[in-house]
Amino acid sequence: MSKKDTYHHGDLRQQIIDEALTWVERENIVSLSLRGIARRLGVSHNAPYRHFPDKESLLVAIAETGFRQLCRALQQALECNSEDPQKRLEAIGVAYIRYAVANSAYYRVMFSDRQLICGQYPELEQISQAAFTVLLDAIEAGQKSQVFIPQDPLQLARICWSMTHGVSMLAIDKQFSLSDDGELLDLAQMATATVSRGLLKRS
Amino acid sequence: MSKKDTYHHGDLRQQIIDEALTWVERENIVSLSLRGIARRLGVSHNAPYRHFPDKESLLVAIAETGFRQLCRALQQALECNSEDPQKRLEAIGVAYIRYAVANSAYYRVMFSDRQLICGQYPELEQISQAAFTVLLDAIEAGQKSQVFIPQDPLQLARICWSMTHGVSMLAIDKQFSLSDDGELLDLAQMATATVSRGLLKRS
DNA sequence: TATTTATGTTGTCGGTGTCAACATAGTAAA
DNA sequence: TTTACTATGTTGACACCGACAACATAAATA
Repeated sequence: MSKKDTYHHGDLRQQIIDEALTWVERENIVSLSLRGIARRLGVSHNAPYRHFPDKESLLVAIAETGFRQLCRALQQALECNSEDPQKRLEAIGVAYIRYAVANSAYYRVMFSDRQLICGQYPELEQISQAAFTVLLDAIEAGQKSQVFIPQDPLQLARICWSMTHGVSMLAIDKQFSLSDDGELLDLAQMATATVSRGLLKRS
Repeated sequence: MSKKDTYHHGDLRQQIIDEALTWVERENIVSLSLRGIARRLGVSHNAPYRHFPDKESLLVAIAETGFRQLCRALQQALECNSEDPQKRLEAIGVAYIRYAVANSAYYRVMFSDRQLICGQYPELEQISQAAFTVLLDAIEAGQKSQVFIPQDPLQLARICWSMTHGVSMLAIDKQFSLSDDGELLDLAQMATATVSRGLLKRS
């Protein structure tokens, strides 16, 4: 980053973000308050407003970073994987769920309230779209290889996304009574495999 | 709004619930306020506290009703359907998504913040469990008929649930850019069919 | 050095959840 | 019928919150 980060407090902007994330992890997104964050950081109740015009902007900033991280995680899952379209799709799905549960605070902010559609945050919309495109591309590639059924790839991508999002959200919200992380990984693999199998031609 | 010609309102509790639901539909769950509801109903800011000990209780009451409705919707989907386990599973899935999008305010409250796991609301936990059991039973029945793969039915049910929940939530949050309701129904059917196909034996 | 800009503080406002105290209406008991 | 009780609604208060304005100061820069 630039030297501007070390003004008075050091790196207050980043510390606010970090504190917000640990807050969301500890409590929930509803009880999150800028004043509470400021208090915990030992600054005045209005200091955060020098870095974020309002509370929503803080959440948007976090969501943006989250989608950027998610996007990279999905791309990385592709890089170190075979050429088999089915396996690639499953790798994306598992990577998605892994990211979500390993970064639950980020993920929760990313999908808290339909901020996206408000359309007020083009950057956020763009980066989240980019993440979706990784998935879409993988499906279209599989269709070109005659591996996946030739239905509307957009609909198929929505289906894959729904599955990974569903597993992620329910897992984060502890709606599954899973004994350990192994069982969750199992579930993630089974879920993505189930979908990818459903997309196979002549199955 | 509602006229209050008498000191006692008569039906305030239900009106509070209704107002909360329309609020969630119009705005979002975060901006929901008891005082705002009271204002809209023309009662004092503390009147709601005669019917709900706190804000959370109101949300829990709504969530309970929602799960009860969802549960019935799933059971009804089974009643008027064939004996084919695959078709039955798909009927449940579609019914689930239909309920969610047709009652988005309820559904949003039902899955806003992991209230469930708090374990403070046994009734809520029980009725939501009942809804899940409808799904689980359908899967176990299909396994008994040798139609579905003989894997852990609990995991399979979680997978189905994840798909329907994912489609529902993303649809409610308008994350799909769908042109009309028909396309959404299409998606719902494709999604549930994809999963059910993935659960078929020797596919 | 002087000026501008970036950052942090103090004070204030209206809104909110929630408690306590009080008021009134409906109901049951006498 | 009268009385007491209970359910329900109101008023007032408090602490907390988001947000704005005015001010203070440190850093960058000219």
